[in-house]
Amino acid sequence: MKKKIIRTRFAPSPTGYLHIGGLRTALYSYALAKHSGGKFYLRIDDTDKKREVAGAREKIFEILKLFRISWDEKPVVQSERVKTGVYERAAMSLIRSGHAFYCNCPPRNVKESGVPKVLRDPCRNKNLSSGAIKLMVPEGKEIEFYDFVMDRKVSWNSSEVADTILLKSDGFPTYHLAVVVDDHEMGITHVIRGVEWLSSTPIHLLVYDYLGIEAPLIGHISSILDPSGGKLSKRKGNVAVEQFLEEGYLPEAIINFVILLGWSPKDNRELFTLEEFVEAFDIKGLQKSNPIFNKDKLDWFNGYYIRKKSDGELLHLLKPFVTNVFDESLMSRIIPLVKERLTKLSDFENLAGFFFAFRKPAPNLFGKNYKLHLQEALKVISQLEDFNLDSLNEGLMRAVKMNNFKTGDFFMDLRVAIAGSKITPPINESMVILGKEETVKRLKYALYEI
RNA sequence: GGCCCUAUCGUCUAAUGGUUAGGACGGCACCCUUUCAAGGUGUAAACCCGGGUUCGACUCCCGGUAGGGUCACCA
Repeated sequence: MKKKIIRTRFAPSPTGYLHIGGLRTALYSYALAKHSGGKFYLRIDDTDKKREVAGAREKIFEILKLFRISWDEKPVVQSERVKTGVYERAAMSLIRSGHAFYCNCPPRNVKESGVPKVLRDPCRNKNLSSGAIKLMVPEGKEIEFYDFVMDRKVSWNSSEVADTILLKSDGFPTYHLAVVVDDHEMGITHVIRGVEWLSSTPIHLLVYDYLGIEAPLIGHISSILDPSGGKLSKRKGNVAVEQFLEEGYLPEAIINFVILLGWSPKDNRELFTLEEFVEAFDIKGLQKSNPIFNKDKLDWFNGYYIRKKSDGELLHLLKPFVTNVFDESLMSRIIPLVKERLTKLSDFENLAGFFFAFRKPAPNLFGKNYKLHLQEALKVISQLEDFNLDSLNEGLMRAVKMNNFKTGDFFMDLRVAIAGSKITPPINESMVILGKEETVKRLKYALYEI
């Protein structure tokens, strides 16, 4: 028995940046196909020229590539297919078979609230010969399909379904027509889409039926919710994948986090690369309820993946996040010190900025005996012939003991004087990197000029 | 509001009629430690409510409640 190869697609609209939820949909679709050696396609659903954003399409390609989600063949672009007349022909055939009609009503004003919903369009019986083409929805028909993600049947009575525009008067199809025509022509076997599409599924089912073509399996995945409630949206915070990248989140972390937002394996595993995810993917692991986007775990993943990076890789990754002159040898000495302290790459500046430029310590950060502490430290350091970690450790500790200082207090004052902060990488190591001259300079400043 | 979907710790989730309801993030405590981290150990923390079905329900059915979605010549 020859098993039908699985063919899925991701079909974003180039209306802005790639949404975190879009990435997740792409990931699940990709994994569904690739898990069994199937095909994954990309389609650009750009049938609304008014909402299209220049460059958005390329941006989407770029980000998918960055995440190593690769697609088979070249992307299908709907606006290009409009010229071939496929959509128009499909719409015309529905007119001919009596399942669609022309309508020349003015577009409804969405902003006008309280406009009663019109299920049955007045134009359906007017026999017009131009205008937009609408689906002629039958009365009292049960429409049912099996949702392969929710693993259940969902049904509607067609009397609840509105006559819906399929072909706009500008000749462009709406999503409802284009999705049916294209998924069919692309040979898509499984459609994974957000649950927000569930209520328009009966429209698509009707169109499939009237066009005489078989519908693919359709499955609706949960939508990601904002911690404050409602769908994750631009207004409420970060939703663009690109934005997370700019903030210093690693693709590995984003992908791992997103994979687990609504999917889990049976064995409770949490760490996944793309390949491991594809390998482990099982449609049964998809969650039906909507997850809340809680950044805590993303932060943890990010720190984890940063720690897993080699120093060399980090050197490369950190480059865009360093505003000072990028000194490779200096950087490679700093990186081991900050590596396990970074949650995001963008934390680097705050944590290690004092290596590049002196940060004046706020006087209130110092302890009671700071002058004493710094004096002794300065004495030890300036006498040090060989300024290295061992000699520094040894000399400073001896001073602590001889003067009966409290170790923590002593080093805290040193820390503040050198880095201008109570939170720093290991301070002796840091001073070695800064060098004797700079260290002495900073100690003197704290001692005499504050 | 009509229609549709969903419901396990704070969050992401495991469990597919019989478990001390498991894991992860976060929290807390302790260890390590010259700060902060990282690491280690431990700990608190959940089956939305009400009816059924069943010898037995987190698991199945019904109702309620709550959350979400959708009702454009947008996708």
